[in-house]
Amino acid sequence: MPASPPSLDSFDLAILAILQRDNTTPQRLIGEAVNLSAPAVQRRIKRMEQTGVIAGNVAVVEPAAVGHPITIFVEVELESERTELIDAAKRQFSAAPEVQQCYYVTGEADFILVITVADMGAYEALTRKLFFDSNNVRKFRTFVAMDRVKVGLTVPLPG
Amino acid sequence: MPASPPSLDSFDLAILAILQRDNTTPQRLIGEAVNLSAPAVQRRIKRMEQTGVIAGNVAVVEPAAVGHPITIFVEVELESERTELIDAAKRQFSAAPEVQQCYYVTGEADFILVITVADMGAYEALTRKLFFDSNNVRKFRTFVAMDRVKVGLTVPLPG
DNA sequence: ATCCTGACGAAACAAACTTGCATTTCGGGG
DNA sequence: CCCCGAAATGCAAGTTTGTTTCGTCAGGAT
Repeated sequence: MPASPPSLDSFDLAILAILQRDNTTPQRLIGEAVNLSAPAVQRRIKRMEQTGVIAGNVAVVEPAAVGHPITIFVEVELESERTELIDAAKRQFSAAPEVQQCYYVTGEADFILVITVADMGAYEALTRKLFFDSNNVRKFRTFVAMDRVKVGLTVPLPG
Repeated sequence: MPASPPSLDSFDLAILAILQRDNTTPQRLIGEAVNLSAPAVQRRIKRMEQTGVIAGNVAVVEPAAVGHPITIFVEVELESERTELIDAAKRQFSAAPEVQQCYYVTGEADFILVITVADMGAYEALTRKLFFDSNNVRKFRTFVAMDRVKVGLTVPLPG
């Protein structure tokens, strides 16, 4: 929850650029990089966490290493776009652990999902659960990733 | 680079489940949660980092807070699928900072991109640079995200 | 039976984070 | 032009966390 309207100066942006790449970087080193003392860096980080600029601190797990070597994109088109049904779809998609990302979009589809599964059998089972069992999915298109060329949540920073 | 064939036991998976949610959790607390001492936890984490099971440790930045409130999906279809040209496209897409994610996929498209931009003008400029200036893009379809329903890189863990 | 390997926990140690406080910086009146 | 208050800073002390060391134990191979 953003606590207030955050306005970031060049120090904040420089700190974010580092944390976005490696959030285990010691505050001392960050301080040296941006010309600030370690406590100053620490206060800024805390503030950005509280205001929601930093949404989380996570370890990125390699899917293949934990038995989910397959990444799949799905474009989902609904029958009805009634708000009520849209919300139901959002909840259902979000609830599935295999659904890594879910976006509600404009264009020739209503949702785009990013899914990680162990094998095509698991994907097939998931489609049955998410799409066929729902009466509101008109159709969906599947794209299987052959190469995860670039993966991350990195945002380009001004400055 | 994975150093060896990693095989993860239930301790490793339990640790990953925690780090994937919050990698600032003290090793002491992780130890209590999984019934291991702090040094044991620390050794396992280091091993998983070295073997590539943990691909990175990052702060997740809220795009809207840093001037990139718009997320866009693009399906890209190439003219030619010669390996050489595919690789060139991979490199070009990856090089763009606005391209947060890039996947080479099967199906009715060749690439799927996830892009974050400040406004539609920036997106329009980016399409010109990435697609129109390249002679190898047959067409592309754009989906603008109205709601980032679920965003992350979390992978479901067995156990 | 013995050795070797790998992993563990407890304790010592080093490093990082956090807090308190005096000082500085920066704007906006007076 | 100066003064004042809010906000941010650096330093130093205190606390927590991360890291290494070391002795022990279990399992497998010799």
